[in-house]
Amino acid sequence: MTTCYVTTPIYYVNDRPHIGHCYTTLVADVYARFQRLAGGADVFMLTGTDEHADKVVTSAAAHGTTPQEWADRNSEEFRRAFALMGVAYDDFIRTTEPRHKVKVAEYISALMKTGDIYRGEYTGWYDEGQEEYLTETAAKEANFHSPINKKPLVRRTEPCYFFRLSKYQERLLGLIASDAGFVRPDSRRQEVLGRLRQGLNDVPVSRPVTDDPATQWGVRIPGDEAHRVYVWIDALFNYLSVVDTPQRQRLWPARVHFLGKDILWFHAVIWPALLLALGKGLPGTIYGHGWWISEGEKMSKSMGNFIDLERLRAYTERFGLDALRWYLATQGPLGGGDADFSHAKFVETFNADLANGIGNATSRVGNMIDKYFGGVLPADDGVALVPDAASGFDGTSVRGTFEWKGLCAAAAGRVRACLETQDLEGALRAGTGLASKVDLLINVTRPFTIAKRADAEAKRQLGAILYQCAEALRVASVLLSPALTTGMPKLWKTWGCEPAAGATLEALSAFGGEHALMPGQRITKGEILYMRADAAAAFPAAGV
RNA sequence: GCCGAGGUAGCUCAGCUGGUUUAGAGCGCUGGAUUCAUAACCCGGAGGUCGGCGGUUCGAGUCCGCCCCUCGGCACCA
Repeated sequence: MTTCYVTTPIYYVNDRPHIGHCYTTLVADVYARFQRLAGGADVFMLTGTDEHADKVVTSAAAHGTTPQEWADRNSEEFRRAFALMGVAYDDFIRTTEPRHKVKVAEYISALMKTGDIYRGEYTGWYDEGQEEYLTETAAKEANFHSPINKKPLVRRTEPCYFFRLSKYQERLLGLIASDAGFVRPDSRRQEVLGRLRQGLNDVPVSRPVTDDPATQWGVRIPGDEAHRVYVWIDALFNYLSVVDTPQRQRLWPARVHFLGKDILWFHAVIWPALLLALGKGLPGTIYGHGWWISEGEKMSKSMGNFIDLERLRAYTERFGLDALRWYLATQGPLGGGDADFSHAKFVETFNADLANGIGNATSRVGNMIDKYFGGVLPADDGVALVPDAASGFDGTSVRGTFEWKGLCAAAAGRVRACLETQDLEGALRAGTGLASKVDLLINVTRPFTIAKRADAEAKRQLGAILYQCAEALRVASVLLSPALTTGMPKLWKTWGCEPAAGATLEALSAFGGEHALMPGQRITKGEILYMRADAAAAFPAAGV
């Protein structure tokens, strides 16, 4: 069985969870759910927290607690955030866990053995007051004086461990240039290629351990207690450390790493180089998505317009979790640019796709089955369907135009194709497309008009139409379920069509196939799945 | 400064290696039709000099040059 290992970055535990963290994690979740739905692969989704930064120690001290307790507390916030988003991860890694730290030390040792990590010297501009180095640029801008206490910076050299990144330049260049899917989206791939061509320097992978407690946090360089693994390197290894066990080895290499564009360089260049050095397989895709902006403005703490957890929670409470997941998944910055989180657009999207789309379609079909057949699903006996004269139908035959077996198979095919490129919106459109088609069939055949006739032929037509509508919507609901984790299960319950576990995408979406709705089964009307929202209604949390 | 992406209907965007005649989709807006449904669904419309100028060509959003604008990356980020 093939595997599909999906990851999010591990999040900096000093941050408060916000839309950025939630978005990346949701994308991974929807993608993983789609893959589980697709069947045939062993899907595993990982997220977690990055806890070895110096600031974790200082923040903990500032809050009168220990680094570990501080990390425990904040890591829990991320779990809560992802629970709010309805994310179903398979594991949650924390870099302070022994299972991770042990592996990091092993990897570093292995790389020291091969010479890919070597002891060298770092020279830079040191601010003695702040006990930190400034970058060449920052030092120059400060006129080589401390920006804090104004004392002159000193040129300082100290031992440091480096990773021989330069050695992998050509291989990485060849890899990224030849494999269009390795770094996505393509605009990011171009950026990486451009920067790669400018050359690579070896990168420091350690930082010194001093008397300062903040420097004593993290993983030590094996065999040299005076140095610890630079937190970024420590963090990158999480993807491997979690599955580097006898039971989980099969999961490597990862199918896709989802991350924000800010950390693309580490993931697209340094990480693959580390893996090459370790002799490990390379991930299939490094996906660097863009940012969310808020109501057209860049989000910033100073502006106070950050879309935080409270704001997201307000959206789920007002419009439902599905509404939020749908908006993020279909309108998000998965492509090259950034995306705008705007209240008006949120409501428009919710109304157009969920309320007026799948929600309304299931409502009208469920209602007609209830009204005309007492809630018992009729059969399609193959009777000829006649278009209503007033509908303006211009096809040659109704059954030819609404050839559901083919339409549903095509929809499933489209989902699979979209998954190849992590195109979540495209995959979800396969489902909304089917729902739209159902609306069309109703308009063309007008079952509510046929229902006014008393003859047997009318009853047969009515049954055929409604069966087709219901069964097509069943397929649509399956295809939409990776995003709509609340509403679709609700529908399945009232319609009695919970998808069988373990079935493949093709089997579940086969119209009239083995998982089809059965004539004679109960179709309960059920409650309205997505109530249309008023875009003009005040929404305090949106700041409008 | 260097590298890259992009500027197409109110909004978000499709338009691959130039020629399916009057440049498309979705949403929004508007007119109509309809009532099974959540004022939903369906049909039609509104007409955007395809950033600007010049060029190549029988013919260019689609190629070339210059210019304007937006955005992203980089400037050895210990």
